[in-house]
Amino acid sequence: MIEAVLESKQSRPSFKQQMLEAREHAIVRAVNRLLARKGYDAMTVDEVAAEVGIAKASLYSHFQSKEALATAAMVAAIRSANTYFDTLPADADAITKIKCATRWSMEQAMAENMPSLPSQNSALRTALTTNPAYLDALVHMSDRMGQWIEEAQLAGQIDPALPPVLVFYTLLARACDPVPEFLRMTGQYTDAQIMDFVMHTCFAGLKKNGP
Amino acid sequence: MIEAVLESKQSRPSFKQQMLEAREHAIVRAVNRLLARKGYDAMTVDEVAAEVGIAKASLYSHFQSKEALATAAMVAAIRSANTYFDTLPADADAITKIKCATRWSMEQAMAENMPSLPSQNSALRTALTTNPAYLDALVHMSDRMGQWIEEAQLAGQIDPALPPVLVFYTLLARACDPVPEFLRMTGQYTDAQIMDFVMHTCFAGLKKNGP
DNA sequence: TCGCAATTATACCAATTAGTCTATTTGTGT
DNA sequence: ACACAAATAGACTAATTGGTATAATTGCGA
Repeated sequence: MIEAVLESKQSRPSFKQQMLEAREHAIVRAVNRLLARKGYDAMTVDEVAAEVGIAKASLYSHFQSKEALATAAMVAAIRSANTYFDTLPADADAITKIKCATRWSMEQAMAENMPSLPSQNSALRTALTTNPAYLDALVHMSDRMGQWIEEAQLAGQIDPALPPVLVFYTLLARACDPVPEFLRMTGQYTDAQIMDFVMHTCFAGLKKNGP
Repeated sequence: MIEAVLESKQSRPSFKQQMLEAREHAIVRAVNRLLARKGYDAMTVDEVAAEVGIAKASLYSHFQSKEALATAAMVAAIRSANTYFDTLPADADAITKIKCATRWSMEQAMAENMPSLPSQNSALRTALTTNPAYLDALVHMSDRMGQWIEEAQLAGQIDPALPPVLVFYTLLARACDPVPEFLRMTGQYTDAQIMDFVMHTCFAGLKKNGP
């Protein structure tokens, strides 16, 4: 009896909390989808509400602005990348981990789970670069990738003559590469083939390798 | 006397025509600059007028809509690419011509002369795909590049195992690659170095080549 | 100087959209 | 059944912006 009361008193807020978090998660996923599909400017808040299936007023009880919505989506995307990186076996080859990470981010982009940030929208850009959670997740990812890159260069798996920052940006850019979308439009290749192609051009380039 | 009159009667419209063309050229260049800097959605027509230094009404006497402005900029960009391609010596190596063309387009992008088309803005996209001048210029460029690509593959300068369309899109994507901008922000490299880097990763990939 | 055409500044309209507010409904615990 | 909190639909505001209309100004040829 007492336990039941206590439990109800304790679990009610926790239950509500869970509801809130689930809802926020659904919102972020919808924003990611729309952001991937249309970009920040073309995405309207009404669309987001419709996509989630809740009222616009409810959206604004979770996030205080459209910018906050997009920021949350970006943070979630980078966090999920870090979470994926954590699942890679620590003793694997650096180049293997790098390739897995690159392929994963391309898969996410193809599944419309990757918000491609606008090239130079100052409002959103500054919102992001002043957001501690975003910066923290970004630094975390960058550190981890930088480590792998230097390992791979030492092992001769990535060209040691290339500045690590060039390698990092080149890999990062695969997540917003227009080539997969273009290839998809031709209708000639499966998504798996397309990703193999882009992975190949990324690591081996266009020129003929080998003998 | 008669000649003078005739000349004046003939040259007046031609002179006006020249003025019109010069103005249109200035408009297109301004649009290209703004399109490269901010993208289609973030660019406002008032900004374009201010950038050109003319009244908005005058803009609309040249182009009937914002879409038409952007379309003209895209057409001009592709045309100028074709014009550049025409200057390459016909007897040069296919791979040399391809590399020159790729580097040129990257230079244009870095100089903000290359409007990077929006990922999926349906309005502009459909305006472009129904514009004969745009499609014509695009097909012209695509044909020329396709020819070079196949030549380079036959000569073993580009991996013959890669579908030509993949090679084409991969090269085309260099014109809207975010990597140069990212590298520029680090402030560690000159533009020439940056372009050498990206050219290298494009053709030779990230992996260590050679022995 | 006059007259005409082009250009400009500026006000304006209509549509879109971020964000707010309110009245109503829904659901949940007692 | 009742009360209360949460959520909703939808109207509304304010700002932006594409596009138009107008009246004044400029420039140029005769």
